Amino acid sequence: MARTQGSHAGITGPRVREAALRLFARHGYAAVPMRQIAAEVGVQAGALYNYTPDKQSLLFELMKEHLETLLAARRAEPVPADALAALEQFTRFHIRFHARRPDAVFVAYMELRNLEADNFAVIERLRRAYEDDLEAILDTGVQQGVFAVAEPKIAAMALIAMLTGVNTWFREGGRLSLAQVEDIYWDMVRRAVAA
Amino acid sequence: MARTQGSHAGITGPRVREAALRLFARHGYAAVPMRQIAAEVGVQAGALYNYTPDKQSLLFELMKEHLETLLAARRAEPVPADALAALEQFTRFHIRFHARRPDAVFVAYMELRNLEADNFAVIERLRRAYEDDLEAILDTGVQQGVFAVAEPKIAAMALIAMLTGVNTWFREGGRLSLAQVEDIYWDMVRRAVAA
DNA sequence: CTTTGATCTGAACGCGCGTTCAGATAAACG
DNA sequence: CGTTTATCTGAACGCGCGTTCAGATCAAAG
Repeated sequence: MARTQGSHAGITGPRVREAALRLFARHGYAAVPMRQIAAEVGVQAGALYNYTPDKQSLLFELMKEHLETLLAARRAEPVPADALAALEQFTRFHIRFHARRPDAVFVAYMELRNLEADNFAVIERLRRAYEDDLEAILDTGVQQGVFAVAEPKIAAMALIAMLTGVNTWFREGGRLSLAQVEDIYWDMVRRAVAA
Repeated sequence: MARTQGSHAGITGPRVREAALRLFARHGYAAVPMRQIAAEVGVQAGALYNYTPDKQSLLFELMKEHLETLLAARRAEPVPADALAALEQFTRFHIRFHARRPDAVFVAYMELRNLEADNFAVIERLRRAYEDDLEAILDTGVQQGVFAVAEPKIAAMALIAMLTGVNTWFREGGRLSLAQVEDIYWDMVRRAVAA
């Protein structure tokens, strides 16, 4: 039997989060026992509590980390002044970012109802900030006369729903490359809102 | 204390399904105990088993009923030969049908991973049949030259994702009427695929 | 080599889970 | 009115849950 105790591994923490994310995405938060996460990592259930105070915090941290990474990645890109260019950038960024993190996206959207009230408020605020980004682009485009959109807020949510829908069918290594998918969706997005 | 035993109520069955649907939508299948469903109905947990063989069947029947109702309602409407008219009809029908059944829609989309393999296959086939309906409309429109769509299958999924997204924000009695929402989305759908 | 401290095990805790069933109840029937 | 039958209660079943913790283990520090 391999050495399993006392080793200052230092990598158990990340492995716990990875296993939890994968299992939560696959089976749902409520359906995954802590013992299953532990088994995936190769430790006993008690050891998980060196890395999270409880199961709820584990879920919350995963969702928070995902959304903060999303916002940070978005802010790392320069925003073109031209609204059409900005919308194209948003579209391609959204598809690329989300297609590469299917588990995190799934968990962040499906497990909202398993968050305690305080945690939910934090996550909701982060998501809202991202939606507002797109809405601002649409507003600008309407002012510039390049977009014809009666309800920018609703259009923003409609476009995000469409773009996130990529994750329901896209698989890396399939018939279409990510670049091709970006082109197809950008074509639809542009025509849906262009003046 | 009110009479609680022996009464041939005859309405307990539907009430069980209604309570289960609402609770599954609110908290998720795995997070809802049979005892909570029973409490909502006003009976003890054991009584539920007069109406379902087990919890899994309860979920499966709810999802199956929802999708069969969806397909039946769709087939009850005449399909215009003109592809543009057919797409408009599909768009408005989809929004109307789904906006009126938020709990059933939520459960049918979110609890797929809690279905046993055989049940999942049945549900998946039903959903696929609905998607194929929209794809057929797009195919026809491309042949007629009224749509410019490179990938009808993908466009169909993109549009359905966008339309179902209405349920994430729409509330009856809000600022916009259902008819107005239909107009806004139909405008985007039309422009997204029109030649 | 000894000590320290982080890490993990293994057992235990109280609790709630889905499900079963014998017995109680009351509506329906002849 | 007596009997039948569908319905529901209340208790019980074995099991797995999230979480805790004393003690074992081993890398690193002195």
